[in-house]
Amino acid sequence: MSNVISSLLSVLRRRDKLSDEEEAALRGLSWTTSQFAPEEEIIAEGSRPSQSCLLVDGFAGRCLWMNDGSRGLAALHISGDFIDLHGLYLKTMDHSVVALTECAVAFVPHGELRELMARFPHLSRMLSLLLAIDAAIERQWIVGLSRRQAEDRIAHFICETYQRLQIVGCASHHRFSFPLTQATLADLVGISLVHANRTVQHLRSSGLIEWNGGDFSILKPDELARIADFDPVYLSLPSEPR
Amino acid sequence: MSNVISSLLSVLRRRDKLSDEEEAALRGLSWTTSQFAPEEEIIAEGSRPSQSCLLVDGFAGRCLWMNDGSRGLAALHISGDFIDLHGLYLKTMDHSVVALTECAVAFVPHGELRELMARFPHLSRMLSLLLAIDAAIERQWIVGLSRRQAEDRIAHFICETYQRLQIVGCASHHRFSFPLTQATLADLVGISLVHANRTVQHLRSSGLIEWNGGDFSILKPDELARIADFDPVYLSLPSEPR
DNA sequence: CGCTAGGTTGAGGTACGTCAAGCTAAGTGG
DNA sequence: CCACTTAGCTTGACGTACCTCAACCTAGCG
Repeated sequence: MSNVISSLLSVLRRRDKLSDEEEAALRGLSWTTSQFAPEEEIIAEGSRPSQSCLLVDGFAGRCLWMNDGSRGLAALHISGDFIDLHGLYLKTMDHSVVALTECAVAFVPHGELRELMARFPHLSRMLSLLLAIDAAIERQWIVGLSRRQAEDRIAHFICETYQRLQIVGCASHHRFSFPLTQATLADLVGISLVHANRTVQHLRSSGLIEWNGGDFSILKPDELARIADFDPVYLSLPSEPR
Repeated sequence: MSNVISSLLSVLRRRDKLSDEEEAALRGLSWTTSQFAPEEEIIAEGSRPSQSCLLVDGFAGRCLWMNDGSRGLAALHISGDFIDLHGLYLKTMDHSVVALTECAVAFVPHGELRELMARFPHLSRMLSLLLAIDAAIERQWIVGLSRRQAEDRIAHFICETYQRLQIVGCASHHRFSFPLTQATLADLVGISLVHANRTVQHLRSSGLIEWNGGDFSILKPDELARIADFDPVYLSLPSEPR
């Protein structure tokens, strides 16, 4: 059970020091884990969760259903993401969280989390920082959707995802496992499947990326970041007192 | 000075009870206010604010600049919005906040806010709730941008803005003051000025809205909400223990 | 051997964007 | 009081990035 929160610790420690006490307190929570299959709902829209959950392994998405039956993905979550800190505050879920691949998820009761945050103000701020970073990523997506076109948007998405995966040790040397379908990618960046396919092909034929059977490689990181206009400040990567 | 935080109190009390102690503690912070002219920067991208700020009056936007020089607005803020709670956690601003109209803004030092939150865990959760609501709004914008077309998106934006204004007493009977230009609206909903103009005209000629010289009226609220597919759960309107 | 999930390709339509012009009302200076 | 300017709004013409529909292809699998 001790390794369950190791990627969460990486996420936090990337942004600030954590005391031994704080680490122990986090570890001391009564985590319970479970597995989810692709397309399975981890948290349902309209539900009132009594637990928060942490994504331990896999990829998940925040999902809003439109009245025409199509789904919109508003965020991608990876190992180490405290997916449902939101439910702790919002009470009633305005959206659902779905597993996009096989997922391992760890749950912790809201009550324990509230106590922890009252006892450790700094830890409380660190968890709020996670909310703030999520919001910063969402802002990037908003301007990307309104001002960037498909190729730049996908390029930006790749740069962002690589950076995040790197923090939790799931990516290095511009390579990472990315077992999502093109249809899911299309949903994430807000374009049609057909157009996503053509755009990915163009990125491939330009020699910028490789993506075969779940293995993703960024071949020209600098050029990809350039066309994406990618500047990682919004990910709050420096470690400093928070 | 006592009325400075009155709309913040409305925003919070709409979501949960606040004790007299909590209210007194909020009032007791050393707020300092200042005015900003339209287009003026309230918080600059790249800066490291030592104060958080609260929008007391006017409209402001979260602004990200693209490398082609155009600006993207990722959020609209109104009276009662704790605009820069983000800066408290993020340290370095990844975006700027600009006044879209004449704005009155109240500032409070980060240090005081941190102390307040350590002393009042419930208040701390309420402020995090504000962050979570902002994030929920951003998610709606993301799916709106990727799946709704211009008219529905503007309709959704209007429904949302009306609801938020109502909470702080700046709207009632489907009418509110909305002194923004069509160009700003276009930036907010992510379309061109020309298309925004045509879409607004269509909403007008359909008899759904009226918008003259800064006065906005929703003439057919139900129909507007229907084409917008608007469901306000994401605004966390119920008052309940948080 | 057929079935299925995922990927690829083509053809045609449309909701947008861009460019460019003109219009109106409010303000400014003489 | 009149010219002039300016910000905001409006309109038309035209281009394009994207969507939809509809195949077809491939690899893995029972």
